[in-house]
Amino acid sequence: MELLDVSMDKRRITIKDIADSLDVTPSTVSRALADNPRISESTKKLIRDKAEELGYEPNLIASTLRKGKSDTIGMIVPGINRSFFSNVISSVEEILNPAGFNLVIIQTHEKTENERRAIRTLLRNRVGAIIMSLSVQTKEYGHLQEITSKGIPLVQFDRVCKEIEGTKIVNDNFQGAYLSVSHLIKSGYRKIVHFTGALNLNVYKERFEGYKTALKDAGLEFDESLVFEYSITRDTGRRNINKAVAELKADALFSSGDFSALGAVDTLKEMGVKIPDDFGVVGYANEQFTEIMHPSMTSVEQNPQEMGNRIAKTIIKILNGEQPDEQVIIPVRLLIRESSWINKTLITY
Amino acid sequence: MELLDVSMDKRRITIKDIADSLDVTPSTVSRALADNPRISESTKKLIRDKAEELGYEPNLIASTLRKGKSDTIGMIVPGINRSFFSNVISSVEEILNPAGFNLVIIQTHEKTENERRAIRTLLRNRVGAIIMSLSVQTKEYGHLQEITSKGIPLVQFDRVCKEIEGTKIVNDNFQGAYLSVSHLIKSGYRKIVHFTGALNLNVYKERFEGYKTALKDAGLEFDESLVFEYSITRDTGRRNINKAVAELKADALFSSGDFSALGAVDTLKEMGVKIPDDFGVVGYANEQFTEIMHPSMTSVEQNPQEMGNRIAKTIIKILNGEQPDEQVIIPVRLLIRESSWINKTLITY
DNA sequence: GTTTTCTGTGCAAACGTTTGTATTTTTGTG
DNA sequence: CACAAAAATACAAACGTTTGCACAGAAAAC
Repeated sequence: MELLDVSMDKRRITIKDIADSLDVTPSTVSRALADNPRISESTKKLIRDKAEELGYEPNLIASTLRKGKSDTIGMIVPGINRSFFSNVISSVEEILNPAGFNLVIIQTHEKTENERRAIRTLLRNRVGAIIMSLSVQTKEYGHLQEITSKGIPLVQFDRVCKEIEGTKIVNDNFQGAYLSVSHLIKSGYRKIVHFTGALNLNVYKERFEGYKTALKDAGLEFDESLVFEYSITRDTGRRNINKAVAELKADALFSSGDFSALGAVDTLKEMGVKIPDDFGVVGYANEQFTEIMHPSMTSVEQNPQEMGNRIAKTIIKILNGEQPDEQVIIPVRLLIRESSWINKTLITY
Repeated sequence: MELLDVSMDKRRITIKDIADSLDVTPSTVSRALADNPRISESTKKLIRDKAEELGYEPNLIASTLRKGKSDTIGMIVPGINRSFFSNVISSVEEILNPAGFNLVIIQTHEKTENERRAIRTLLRNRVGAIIMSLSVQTKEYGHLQEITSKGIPLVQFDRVCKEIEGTKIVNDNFQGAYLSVSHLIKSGYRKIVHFTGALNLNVYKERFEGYKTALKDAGLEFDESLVFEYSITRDTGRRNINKAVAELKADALFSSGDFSALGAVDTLKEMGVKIPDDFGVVGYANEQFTEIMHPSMTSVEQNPQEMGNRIAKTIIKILNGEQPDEQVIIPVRLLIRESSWINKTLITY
């Protein structure tokens, strides 16, 4: 707003400016600011004070270029608007930030093309490591190969691909599904349909296996026609539950995602089907709304907090040159709510 | 897994490698890859092919250092786990990515200290611009001043501070509140309490003004004791609604946030108060759960999509050297649902 | 056939750090 | 006081690009 204030010289202060004003060399300043023992305490103080006075901000770009390594970690996720991912991210940050790293987040919106773009961006910016969870669409892994072949540490989580080496941190999807389906069976439901996402993804595949095994262990027949692949959105949930009830005479649903379970509940209510009396529902991921909706929905909670912890610790380990675990499996919990049990108190297995 | 594969040389391909292998100079390669007209088409093709063949990835760090400007845009938000923010982010990305920029996101978790850290990180990494929404805790704006005084373009959105120059893109909070409260009054409610966040934030302040004006315009008395500041979480909502109903004999709530409105609904249900018959509730932000809960909750939808659009376009404008608007106000919509109206069909004002 | 104008490349410096090595200054020892 | 050892600092190259300027050769103009 000041008329005089027009385009003052915006040149940023550099190490050289500090050096000149104190009549030392840039290398001394660099070492002083890095607290290098070769510099005397007295000059260190002098330099630090001057840096403060001039409003010096280190140029991390130059530093990264020279050192060849950056303390920025890239994190690629399908989307940040799902409680699981956003909680994992927060948890990773909580550890990585205090440790001096900083995290940049990129979303793929489930598209392989965006995933490629994201990886390219991070590689070109020479991030120190990449944390990622695959998009649904991804079925070919050349772009992941690029990461490791360029020597950048890669930590995969949740939706991982076994073909690529490096640490994989996953939930116990099999167990989550097994617990869910066993619980439905114990509650008296007998014809349980399964909504699932694209089975090329490990998470859905493993949950599907858990579903099958639970049926088998309970002496129930597995029926292929009860499985609905690509049924993971609220909308597909709405549509598919119709067929499940009307044609297949199902009496329960185990969905690999809360959203399609929600869609199913929408339709079931419209149809006048009583939950949980006539029909049991179990979702997956413990989205916020599962506890809020009516009836509240039984769901599998994946412990994103713990997953984030393990991811961050693995990153730090790798960057310290230590050997990380090849695989980490995080246990899950089944949160039993109204949608699958007459007794309305919350039980945890 | 190959035993022979031990630590092969991971040195990355540079422009110089391409130059050497084609017997030209690095400058020619640089220009060719940048599609500079001074280079002949034939050598361009040669160079592009060789780059592809060698698996060259440009080093954006070096490029940024030399050019002094980066095409990375930093975005600082209170948290990514709120539908409003995560939707704004997605919308910003949708425009910025195709335009060749890439977005890095940092959360503050509502802490001024983290906000400072975030700004420092972005400045040190010499981002091309910063997009930000203030944390609740922030009451002093020196760190924002740093951004503009270093000549980095700053675009504030939603929670903004007028004292700092630069574009501010905000919702029409006054209007959102005014519509909400007027609607409650028209529906027959008379004693309307107001839950709000810290009034130092523009968003809460403006909504509070809207609340007051709506009361006044309807000929209702404004009563200070009906306003609950710092009542923005589910928990505070649960606690404060008790007093509102029991002591103050209120018959409706206009909350500046959906979460505290949700908490209020929790308690009202427990108390046996019928919604909307005995008590009307309007929230703010149109969180996902508002439509899913029972009764569904009337809420103000802030059009994060449009806000993201405007943010991204402003950024592009600034980076192109054009003069952006000083302020943009995005209209809001009141989504009337079950919690404030007997008629269950969705009406939009 | 000489001069002028393009076209296409090369040269070298610069961006702001970091770091191995060299040099100066200080300290300690006999 | 001379000299070695240690401490503190200086020098200069390097990281991988980009870019103003110089320059060679070819085409165009006279």
